[in-house]
Amino acid sequence: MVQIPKTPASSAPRSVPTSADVARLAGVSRATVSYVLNNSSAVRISEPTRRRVHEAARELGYVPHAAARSLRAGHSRTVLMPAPGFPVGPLYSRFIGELQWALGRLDYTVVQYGTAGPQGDDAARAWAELRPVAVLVPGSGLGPQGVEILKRSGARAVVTLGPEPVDGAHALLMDHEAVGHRAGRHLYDRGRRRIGVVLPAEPGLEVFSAPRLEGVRRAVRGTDATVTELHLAYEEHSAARLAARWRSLGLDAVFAYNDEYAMLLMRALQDEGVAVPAETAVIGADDLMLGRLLRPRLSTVHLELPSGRELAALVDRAVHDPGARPERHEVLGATVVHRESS
Amino acid sequence: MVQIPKTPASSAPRSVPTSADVARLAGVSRATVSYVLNNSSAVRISEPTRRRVHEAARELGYVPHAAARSLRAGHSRTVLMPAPGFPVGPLYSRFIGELQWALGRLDYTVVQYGTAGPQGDDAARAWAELRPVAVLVPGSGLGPQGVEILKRSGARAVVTLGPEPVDGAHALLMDHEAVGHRAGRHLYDRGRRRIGVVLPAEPGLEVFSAPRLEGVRRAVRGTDATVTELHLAYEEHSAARLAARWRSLGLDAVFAYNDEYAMLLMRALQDEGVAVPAETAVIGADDLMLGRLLRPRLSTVHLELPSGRELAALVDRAVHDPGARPERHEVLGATVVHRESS
DNA sequence: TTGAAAGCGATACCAA
DNA sequence: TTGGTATCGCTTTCAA
Repeated sequence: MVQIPKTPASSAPRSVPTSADVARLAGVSRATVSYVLNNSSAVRISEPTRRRVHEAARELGYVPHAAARSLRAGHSRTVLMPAPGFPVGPLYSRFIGELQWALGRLDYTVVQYGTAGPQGDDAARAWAELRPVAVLVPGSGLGPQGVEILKRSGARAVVTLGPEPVDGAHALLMDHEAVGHRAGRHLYDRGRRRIGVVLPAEPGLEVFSAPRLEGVRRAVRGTDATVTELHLAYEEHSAARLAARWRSLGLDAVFAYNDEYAMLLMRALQDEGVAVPAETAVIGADDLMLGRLLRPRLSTVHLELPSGRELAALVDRAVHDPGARPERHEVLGATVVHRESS
Repeated sequence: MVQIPKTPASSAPRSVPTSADVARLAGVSRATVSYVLNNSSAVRISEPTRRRVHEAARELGYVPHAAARSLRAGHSRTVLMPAPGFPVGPLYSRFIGELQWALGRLDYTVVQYGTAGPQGDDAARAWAELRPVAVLVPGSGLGPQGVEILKRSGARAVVTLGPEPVDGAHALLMDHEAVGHRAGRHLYDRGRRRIGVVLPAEPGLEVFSAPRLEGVRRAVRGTDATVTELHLAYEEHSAARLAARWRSLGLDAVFAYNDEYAMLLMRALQDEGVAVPAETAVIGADDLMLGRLLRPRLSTVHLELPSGRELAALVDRAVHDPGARPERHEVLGATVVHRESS
């Protein structure tokens, strides 16, 4: 074995230092290095030795190898979640941020796994390769099979955040059907009977839009009100086209999927001379700042996501007691905020 | 060693299957399992054996252990990037998505590391523990020290995306100073002389807002125009307060940081009876859909982020040739889109 | 065509 | 107080 000389200048591509290198430089064994660097309380190491080890580690720029460590330990504290595959709003961003912070406090490392390529069970297998201690899956896309794969690979907790519970996994149920229901109910109560529901043309949003539509349907079931699906892309001319044939649709209200689509559509309607809310009532969802700034002020369905702290606590509980019966929580608070557009 | 009996029902908490288990069940050696499952072309395995191995792997629900694999291999194909610590706009979301997809095509695994706790060099050390083959760092917050730590730990490429290059790392320079400069220039050219610049009160945005402000300053340096800093939180009443004292500020133009703050402020100004653009010109940045829908239509600075494909290619190049001189690319295309508000 | 065994880096048990 | 060493799961060289 060649001893690589320590170069004073830092341009030589040295090989990655290991704990053995630290041990060599400090003149102690690898065991001692491990004890010192991990502050092992089981063993008492003399102060001079500690110093020498720390010194050597610093000098070499030693950083422990997570893979080796968790291989040896037989477990990691990695919480994996697939990265969202579509632009997320401020609500969700904040939620993720909070969650990461809260899990960080509990000494977990959160890792968002790049969403590309594998789908369904293959995705679950890819995640399982990392042997995360817990997996958080937003949206649907994970089936009972996937849950089984993850658990078999050592995941002590699998939590889904989505419209439906999945066998074997804890579920934070985000009932988007209820969002639609609230919106539909509100419009119906305001005397509207011919209700349009916007379905975004952008892919990946069906998970949310389909249940929202269904919620509106349920809200007016058994009444004389009708529900009409409206496909709308998030583009000005798509909205203009829809607005152009608006009067032929004979609608007196529209649930616009969310505030952004609502703004897009409302603008197009106004440009077309359709009076809001007189001729057509408009309601969005998400309660973005945006809506408050529009004229008329946009009515919306305010959504309350679970706090990151709560979810972090759930994860921690589940990790400690993997055998427990899967928890099921209804977490999407949906309340109508009535402003001027409806 | 206790042989765990195969249970027909799947509720028993079996231990995680390893390649040795697969080998045992298939009646072959672990080497053979590895050959088969990795489609090793160096060795030819008989068809019946292959089948038996695949069968056994499927039956046990075997998933390889990434840590063990990369430990043995001495490298991984993980590209790490810290997860953004603040709500990101659609621009950045799309960029990340593209990037993940493009790197996925090149067989890298993208992992967003949860931003909590460690800062500065400690963060770099935490990332280094995962031994990523490449690290992508948006924003500032990584210094030359951090780069050195990462490289010493085997990262073959470190790429920063931010306002300033960092020694030793490739840099995708996002020149926010230029954004401010374009905006300032535009306002000046439109005859405005008393220019306000919005600085968001929200933390974490200084990285962008400071250089944008500086850009405006530079644009009017040596002229008779003045620049006034305006602190604004992303809340209605903050905007209302600012609007209430607007006339006392004597400004005839404002660069509102971005389109969202611009919308917020413009609405407040209009509510206060300040005519836009007659009395005060307003320009935002980011060219969101939003701005097109406002009345007057919002002038903005359109930003062009690098395509994910380009960045993926840069990463791949850098990984293949770690010794190469750090590349430096100006990637933030900034062009004024003049609409009606200025 | 298949198997035995070394070794990646870190940890923790048992001795000394 | 410190060191030697087996071990985690996997890949790969060398032999058989």
